Amino acid sequence: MSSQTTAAESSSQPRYAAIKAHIRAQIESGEWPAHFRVPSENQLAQDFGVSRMTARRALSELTDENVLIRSQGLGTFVAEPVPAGSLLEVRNIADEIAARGHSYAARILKLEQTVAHTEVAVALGLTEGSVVFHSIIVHLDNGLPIQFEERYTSPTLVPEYLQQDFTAATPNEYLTRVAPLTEVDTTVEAIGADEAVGKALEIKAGTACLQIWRRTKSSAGTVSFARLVHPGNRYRLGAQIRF
Amino acid sequence: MSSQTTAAESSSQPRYAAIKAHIRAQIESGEWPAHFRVPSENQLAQDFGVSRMTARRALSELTDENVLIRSQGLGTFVAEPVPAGSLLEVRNIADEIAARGHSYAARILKLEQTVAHTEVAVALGLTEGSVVFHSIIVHLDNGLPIQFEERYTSPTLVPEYLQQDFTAATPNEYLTRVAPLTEVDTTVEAIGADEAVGKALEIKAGTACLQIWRRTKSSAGTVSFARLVHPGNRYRLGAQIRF
DNA sequence: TGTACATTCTTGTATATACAAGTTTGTGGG
DNA sequence: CCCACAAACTTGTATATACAAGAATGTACA
Repeated sequence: MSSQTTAAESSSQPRYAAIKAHIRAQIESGEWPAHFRVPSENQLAQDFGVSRMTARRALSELTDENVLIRSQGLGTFVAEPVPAGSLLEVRNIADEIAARGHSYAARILKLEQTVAHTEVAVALGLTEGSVVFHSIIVHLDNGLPIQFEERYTSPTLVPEYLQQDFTAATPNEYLTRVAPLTEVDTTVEAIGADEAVGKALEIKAGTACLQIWRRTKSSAGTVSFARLVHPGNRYRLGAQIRF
Repeated sequence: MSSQTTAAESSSQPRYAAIKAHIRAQIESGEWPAHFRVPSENQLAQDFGVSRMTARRALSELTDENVLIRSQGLGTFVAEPVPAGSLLEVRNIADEIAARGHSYAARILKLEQTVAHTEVAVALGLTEGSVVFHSIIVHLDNGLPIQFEERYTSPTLVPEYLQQDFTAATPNEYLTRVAPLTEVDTTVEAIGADEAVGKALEIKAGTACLQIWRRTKSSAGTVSFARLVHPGNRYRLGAQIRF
């Protein structure tokens, strides 16, 4: 078949690239706004004179790039642009979400007592094997997971931790209310989501995320040690830092 | 054909997932170290009793997840694990790379005089339309792009900027040597790479990156305004922040 | 009226096949 | 010894086809 060769001759780039470019152009020009339903795989295949699998590839790659959202049985839609916002100063992500006019919800994956392994013990200033509270919570913005929070909390400083209803108030909010925090130690890094995080945040493993390690201290000692993971594609998170 | 149904019955997950899991397991167990050559598409297809396209899909997805690296004609290889390192304090990325025992190189994409548009003018404390120096440099770690640096520099405070050889010393290094910096204002965010950055960093558009805006000031005023973009998958970059 | 079901869309998975294109290796010929 | 070229790999692109599975819509029947 010479159709393949023809495409290569005319532009020296794969055919699916042309479809991607076309879709991008439509979105950038404002022709296709957010939530706009893009033509189906079959329609695009027909329009561009390619097979369904080629059109599908263009749609799939744009989905990976967070330009489109697909769902089986429904169709393919233009994704909402990622909002910008501050991050590291955020004390209560529920407020942050409410401030955007979105609905907040939480999914509690774990809330239990366990024993501290080395890393956690060091961070909390406890001896290895001490009892600690361990919680894993996923925070949702309009139903979409935007923060994975894994937290280890000192049972001596916050004894009532496990009795809290964290669907109402976030752990961070609760801690700032209960213990007067004097210091927050934060580390930021960019990582690829591991399997567990990917599953919880409903993103593909390997999707790059912003990971924040936060150690909150009160005058009595280290209260809590948290790992916060944000999918880089759902939120654009900023942080002002001064040296 | 019932083979498809059989797979669905046994695990209710697609067949390529099994191949992905297998490869992941081999890598995690240490059986397949970094740079190990993974079986070819045809080999995997035969081993798992699937078609080449299905095996290919597994390899492609793992490549997107930065677990594997592929190159046409050569084969598929286990990717090097992303190194961890500090970031925001880094003054000279060339030193940082040398400290890892890697080779440093720079690609100068732009080094010229231009006029400041609004955003840049505000950041540098100049009037709109003023002359500024504009440079775009890609920093390479062992030949692999790991930082995209776009910088606007004040010509009154650093008049010799354009005459520098930035393959020898980085702009940041040069600036700290020339102007005594009193303050550094940094903003961090996670973004998806745009087309220009993607091309420069040799990553797919949409790949999440750590983006850093940095405004360096001396006693005389704002010296430079830089935008640094790191591919989240090549480097694991950390930053210690204290509140 | 309303529920159950078939139809018809959509995207998702899987195969078989073909050729393009990049890399290495082996084989001759000069 | 070295160069040229063919062969044998690799991954990359593209097609045609089939069926699975999710979601909406219309239709027939109770």
